[in-house]
Amino acid sequence: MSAGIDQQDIKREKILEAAYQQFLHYGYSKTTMNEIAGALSMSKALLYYYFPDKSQLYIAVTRKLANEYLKTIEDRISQLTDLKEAFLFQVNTHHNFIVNNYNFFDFIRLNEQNLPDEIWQIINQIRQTEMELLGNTIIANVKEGKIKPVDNPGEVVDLLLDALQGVRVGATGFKKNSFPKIEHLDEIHKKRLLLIDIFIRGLMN
Amino acid sequence: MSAGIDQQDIKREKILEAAYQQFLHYGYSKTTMNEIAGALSMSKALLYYYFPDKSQLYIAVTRKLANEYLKTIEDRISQLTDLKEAFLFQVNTHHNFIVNNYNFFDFIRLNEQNLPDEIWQIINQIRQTEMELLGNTIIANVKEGKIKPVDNPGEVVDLLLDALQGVRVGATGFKKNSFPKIEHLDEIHKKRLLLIDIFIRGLMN
DNA sequence: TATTTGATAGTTTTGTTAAAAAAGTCAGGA
DNA sequence: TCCTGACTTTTTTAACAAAACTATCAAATA
Repeated sequence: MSAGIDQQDIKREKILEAAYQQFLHYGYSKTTMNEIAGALSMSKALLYYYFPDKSQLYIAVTRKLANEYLKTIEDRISQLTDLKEAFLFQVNTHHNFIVNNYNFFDFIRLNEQNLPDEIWQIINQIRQTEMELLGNTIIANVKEGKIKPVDNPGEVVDLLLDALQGVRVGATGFKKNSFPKIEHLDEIHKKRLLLIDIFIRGLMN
Repeated sequence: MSAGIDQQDIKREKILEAAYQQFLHYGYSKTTMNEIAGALSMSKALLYYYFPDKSQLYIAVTRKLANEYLKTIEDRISQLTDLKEAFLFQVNTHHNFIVNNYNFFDFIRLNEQNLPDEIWQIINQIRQTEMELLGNTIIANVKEGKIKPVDNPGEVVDLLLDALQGVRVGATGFKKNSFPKIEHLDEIHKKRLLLIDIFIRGLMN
């Protein structure tokens, strides 16, 4: 007897939630399928009934997180008319997203060179949505005459997002790594606010 | 009988030059001390007479390269009064420096996380010199009223240099790595020019 | 039939050891 | 002081077994 598609979805959700907690706490490689199953009081084999393999489970959790992130910025940025406010919202939301899920992303940090396509799709999807949302805000601001005309709004947004990504900490004996340590995230965030300030000013009329 | 300090320096220079060529061609880990000695038709033991070990030899070559780079930008940027020209010169020189020595830096790319202190000192020295030179140019431009007053000129330069570092390529199915592939350097360079354009504009009165 | 599991098969990681290669040292020669 | 051949020590590589984990499946349950 079928428990129904609803029940199946609920169980899938429960698995995603438990997996998320484990990945967040221990990181990808240190959490085993047995542990996830144990946290749910179910057998490991059942996990494989709902998800094809461990990486697909991780990817599904990542996709869920990404969707939440996208919903947050879509809802808000589409409402904002002020370009600076829009970018500030992006940076702040992004900052919180990274801080709150820092350990979860160790998989991405460690496999930086050779990530599965699905992860890149998600990353690219986020970037593209940000480019569209913020690009539209730029277009609106150009029409209002607030900022000077721009050849390619998407290109400008992409450039600023890259530039923001490049911001690192440079304290005393500083060593710049590709992925910032968690203790540097706040300082980086501050610098990004300054960068937005100058960059947006550079776009204004 | 001493050959004199001059002769010793000349030999040291020859070793540095040969080592540079080997490192540039094969990268750090794939070049052996035997090969360097062989290229100079001298014994490996002699290398150890002039340099304490392989890493110190690599560091000495790096220091030499860094000094050439620094001399180039010091000579020019201290002459320039236009802020944008100054930053453009930095970016162009930096671009050439990376393109011309790409393979040489594989040591730095591969050991990104755990570089010897001496390498970081060199990196920091370059950054600090750039900050001073470009910071001075900013100060001069502020005095002339060309750009608006800035709280901390060094901070602004540091921010822009970080931002420039962050620029990456984003072609079709793009995968952003911490170190750009050599084939992407030209595209990155173009984007950096745009970033400078906007950023400098954001500083202007 | 849909869901679940214990048992088990297959794969990856980890640890061990030996051989090879390269780094690094040194007594002695010019 | 400058230089080398021979030597020692350290690092890298390869092979292989043990352990840990991923993934599968026949059978049980509901």
